[in-house]
Amino acid sequence: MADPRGGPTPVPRVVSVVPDVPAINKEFDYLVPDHLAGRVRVGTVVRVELHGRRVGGWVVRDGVPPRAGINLRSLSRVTGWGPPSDVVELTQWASWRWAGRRSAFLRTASPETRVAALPPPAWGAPPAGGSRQVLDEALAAHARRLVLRLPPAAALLPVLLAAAGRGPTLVIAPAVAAVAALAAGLRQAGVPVAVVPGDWAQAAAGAQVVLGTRAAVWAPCPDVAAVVVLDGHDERLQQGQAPTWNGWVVAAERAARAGIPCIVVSPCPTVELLSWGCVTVPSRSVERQGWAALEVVDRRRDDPRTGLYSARLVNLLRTSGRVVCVLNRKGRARLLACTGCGELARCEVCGGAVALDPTGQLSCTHCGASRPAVCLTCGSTRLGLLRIGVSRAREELEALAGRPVGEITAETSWQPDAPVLVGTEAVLYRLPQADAIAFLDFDQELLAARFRAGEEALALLARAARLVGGRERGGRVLVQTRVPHHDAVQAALLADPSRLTGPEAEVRRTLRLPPWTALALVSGQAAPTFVAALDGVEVAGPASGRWLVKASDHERLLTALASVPRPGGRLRIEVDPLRF
DNA sequence: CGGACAAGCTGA
DNA sequence: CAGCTTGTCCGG
Repeated sequence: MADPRGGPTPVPRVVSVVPDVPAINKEFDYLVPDHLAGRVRVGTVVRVELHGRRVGGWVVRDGVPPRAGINLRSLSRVTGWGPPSDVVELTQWASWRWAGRRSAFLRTASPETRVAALPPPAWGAPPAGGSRQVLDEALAAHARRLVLRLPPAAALLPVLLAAAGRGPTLVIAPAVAAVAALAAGLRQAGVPVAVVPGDWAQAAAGAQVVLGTRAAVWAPCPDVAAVVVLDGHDERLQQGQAPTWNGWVVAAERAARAGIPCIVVSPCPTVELLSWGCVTVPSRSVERQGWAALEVVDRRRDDPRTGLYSARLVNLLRTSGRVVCVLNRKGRARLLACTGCGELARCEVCGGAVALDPTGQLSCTHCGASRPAVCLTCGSTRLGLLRIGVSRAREELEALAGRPVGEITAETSWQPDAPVLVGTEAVLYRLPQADAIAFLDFDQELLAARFRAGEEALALLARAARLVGGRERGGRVLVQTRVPHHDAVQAALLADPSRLTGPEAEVRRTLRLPPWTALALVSGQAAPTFVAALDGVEVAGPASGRWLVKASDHERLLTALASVPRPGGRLRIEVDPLRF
């Protein structure tokens, strides 16, 4: 169309928009009307008309050449600020890396409520200190991928202050409690902090430190100079639902794209972390001081019938202040046997083991069938508790300790005010500190049928060591086990995590497990069709409705997953599963 | 996701 | 063959 006044034809401004509709993983082009022109950029949250209805969405590309033959609609309105353009690009990479929908990542990267305007930026670095020099040297020696192995009781604030001294810093931690504590510490040191998601607008405007849980890795952070991940080994950095993205992996990619350092701090770096970055280790004495004294109770000589309580445990219960006992089994008893005929209590319907529920009935953990506590073979009502749970342990511990014992599991919301507590590993995440921690049956962790069992066990010991404080605070961690020489136990005992990761890396190599290979779990109604079409990867399964896809590296795995068109129906792809 | 539309089924 | 259900396709 020629301009009637004879001037050059104005080129219409066109943007690509990803709609915020879970089932659509596609970009659509829209015209930018003149009255919105100044408020639209890559990342902006907009509303658009799609197929007759208005939906939200994100501008992901600007200056798109208009394609002939398509009658474009205009953007309906601008909702507000969205992720900056570098993060928008990162979401595209992430949708490939975790075989997920772009909108899932864009939503995580956006403010929870509409942000119409930004406040003034909040800059202000802390005064240069001793830690700063240590960090600078480590970064100079190890380039941009740094794994900082700091023991559990080590203070993390100095690391953040050192990083913030070099420029605006993005920090992620696994849990809300740690985020709140660090934010308070930084503010006390005079460092302006934006805690996301609440302070998203401040983060977008600019702040010396942008801080939050794993989703904060998607937060805006203008002029970011470093990304810091705290407790990089923690499984909570990985999202549970698909796409199963992992905070430290995103942090590493974001930093690499920005050409800035990524610093991952952990008392017990995983073999994945070690294969990614260069590890910096404190002196032997500093690391030893930062782990708690570990008491390993070797139960190999003990009669299996003496139960969960060694003499040293009883002593700990009676002499220490606040004692926390960890037993990763909920309920009263998970396995029972008839004291008369010795038969195991099993389910009438499916034959599986039955557990004792709070009402005194036996209920099946597989099919849910319930029946009275009577032996099916001889009719006796006297059933022995072979594998007790937290509820029963609480009663027995109370008798042994001679003082009140409280119970905490993932379900209990309140916190009992008893000197001794027993619970599943949820207790370790619920309490701020303790004087002593006892793992009643640590073999359950050490020998779990999961490929990360050893690392998970060491992470629990690290968590416990942090709760009781380092050696100087006199906190104690007691571990009851029949595998006292297990690498995870030895690593915590000697305050040397490489005792575990060294052999662990070799085992993983032999078994062709990550980080030497890349895995994905595929499940859902459409999974059979999908996995049948995969090419260039190994497919195993199905095992309980799930297929395991294995490739020599992520590049090959994700290329294969991306090259098969998604069939209709439900499909869940879990890249880098934590367990399978 | 949700509307449009085509194909398939039913009853008169 | 109208009227309805079910399934597949596609959106700028």
